[in-house]
Amino acid sequence: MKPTVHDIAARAGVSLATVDRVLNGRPGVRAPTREKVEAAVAELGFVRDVAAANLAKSRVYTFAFIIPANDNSFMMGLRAELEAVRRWAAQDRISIQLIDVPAFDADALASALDAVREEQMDGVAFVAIDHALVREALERLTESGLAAVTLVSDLTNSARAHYAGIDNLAAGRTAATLLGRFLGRGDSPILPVAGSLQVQDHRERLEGFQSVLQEQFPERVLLPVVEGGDDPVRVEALVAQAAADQPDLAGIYSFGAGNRGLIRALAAFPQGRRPVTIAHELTSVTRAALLAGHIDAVLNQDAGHEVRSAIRVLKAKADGAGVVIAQERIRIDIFLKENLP
Amino acid sequence: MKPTVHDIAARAGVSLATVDRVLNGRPGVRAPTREKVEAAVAELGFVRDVAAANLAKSRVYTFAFIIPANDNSFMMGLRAELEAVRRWAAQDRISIQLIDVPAFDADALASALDAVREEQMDGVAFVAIDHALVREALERLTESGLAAVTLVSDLTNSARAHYAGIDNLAAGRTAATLLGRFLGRGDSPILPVAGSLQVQDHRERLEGFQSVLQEQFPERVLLPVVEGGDDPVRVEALVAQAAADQPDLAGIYSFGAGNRGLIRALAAFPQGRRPVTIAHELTSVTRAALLAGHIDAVLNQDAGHEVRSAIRVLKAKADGAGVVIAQERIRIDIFLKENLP
DNA sequence: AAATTTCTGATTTACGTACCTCAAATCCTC
DNA sequence: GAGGATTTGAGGTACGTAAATCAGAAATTT
Repeated sequence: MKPTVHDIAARAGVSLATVDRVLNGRPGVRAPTREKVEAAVAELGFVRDVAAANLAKSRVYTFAFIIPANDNSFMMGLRAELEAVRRWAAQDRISIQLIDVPAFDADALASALDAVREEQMDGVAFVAIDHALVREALERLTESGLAAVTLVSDLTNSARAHYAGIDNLAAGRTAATLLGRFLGRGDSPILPVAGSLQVQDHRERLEGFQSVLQEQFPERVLLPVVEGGDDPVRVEALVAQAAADQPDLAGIYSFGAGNRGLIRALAAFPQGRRPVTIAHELTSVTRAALLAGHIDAVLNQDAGHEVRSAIRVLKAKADGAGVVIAQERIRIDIFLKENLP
Repeated sequence: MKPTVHDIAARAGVSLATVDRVLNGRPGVRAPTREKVEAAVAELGFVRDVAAANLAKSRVYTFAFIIPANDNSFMMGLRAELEAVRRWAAQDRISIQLIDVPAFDADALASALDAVREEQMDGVAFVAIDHALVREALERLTESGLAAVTLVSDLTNSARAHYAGIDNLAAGRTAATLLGRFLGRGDSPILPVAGSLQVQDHRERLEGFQSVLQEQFPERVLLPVVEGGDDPVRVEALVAQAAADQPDLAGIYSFGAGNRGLIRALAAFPQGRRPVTIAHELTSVTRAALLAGHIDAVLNQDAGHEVRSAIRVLKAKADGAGVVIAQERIRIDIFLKENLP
């Protein structure tokens, strides 16, 4: 039978009240007594029954999710997942508050983080922007004992407890391998289409892509990266322009949003001359394009997994418990027409 | 505030005891009274606090995992994951019993299922074998109210509550697309290496592979499938034999175990003449081969995910609760050298 | 040695649900 | 409308932990 606080009390030869004081870090216990209790805990392998404890405390975990008010499909999908997870989370006494901030706005993000800190919640998940203001706000946050998790976009070398997102360097490298191998031999050029190089994830994807292309497919010409600003209209224009400039355009790696424009531009290519294309994020648009054969592969991060993972990690931190690391690793999903969910 | 049984009682104008009788399906409540309570439950949106209920019941969920005593890396990995998940599960009052059965033995599996039924557990997860005996045992199992989940290998058209495994048809199709595109144009032959065609998952992988190859790469020659029986020594011999018979062997799709033998055979190829190779299941062997460039891609099913998913589903069934379907879908992971975890 | 401060024990209530008992109310049957 | 059977109410205890109070013991100071 699993040991309870009563067993600890008996074993340590102290009262329940003292065990409670030790377990919950309350004052008024001398060091020798505290050690007796801790020894008993260790010997019996006591682990507090979190469910019972939460019941007794009527504890409700409150987590904030700070999401940029971006209207691209991926962010909308992320919101949808968050919404879907709410009911499920409510069962576990987890209350999730969604906070919108303007996209790519470090100021706004920093203030949102500060606001969360003042509300004394149990944890925050946020889509990071690499900026001094954000770093400082995060610093203040963790110093007041809040657990913070970065979502989708990381803040390396910061105090965040966890990053729920993919390795974007690896994603870029994967795209390069796939594209290079799909293309075979030749030197016809490849066009990289970014959303914005201001964002760390896009920079990393490009970096990974470039490095593998140089290593493994050195004969390939890599055109200068173009930035579509996650805007379908701009993306379409940029790709059309590149097609006009480079009649033998062989491949496209699109690692930002705005794929609706990309697809439109691809449709304009003459039959059989369409460049091999790899895009990011499985949405209704990319899914349809994959099925129609307009694009060749989609690299994806599972927004649902990211959200659930963030919640699990935040809860574990709040409970002072551990996590199953493997479960929290966000995979780079590779989708071909054949393995679409 | 979330409604409690007390709120239900007040709202329905009955006592706590009656609410309890209704909620737990105990006898001694007249239909009109029962309906009053049910109406109150619906109106207030009451959901039983499972944590508190389990505490009161001192409930322990007992689940059985029936795993074939196969010594291949995948099954060993599955065991390891199961073991790792035990501690985590114990926190949630979940006790997991591991039951070994001889591999590919329908008799043994059926008796194991029957044994589980007699022990009155809360649920079973098992690696299915498609055989009448197993189907009948499963039938008996579900009739006695036990939830059953198939793991890794499914039993279609059966009473299992869920299948925690990948879509093997899609896996075969994915492998064909990848291999076909990696190879480019040409008609040099491809060798399919199965473990055993007695097993449903291997048959499905082959079927998917064949169909996509015919549709999309009709010029490719597909050699007759060879069966390595998941045995490295046999696999090595078979591949070596094929290499001797087919000097221009272009590709290999290995969709069974015994990949150690496959790798050894591949190492024997002259530099630059090695066939493009796709294998199944990421293990230390395939991982090393991927990194060394001996094979080109690995399709994988995440054993940890499968185990955790099975447990989540079994628990949900035991609680009469729902599941987040998207979370329980097992992905076909595609690993290249570049996106290895 | 007395006074004070600091620890510790004993006990109680609470969380939300399950499950039990016993008495009272209501129903049905004749 | 009496008899028995069934249904309902009231109340308690339990699960494992948190948190509080208060009295008493031990340590420390004066």
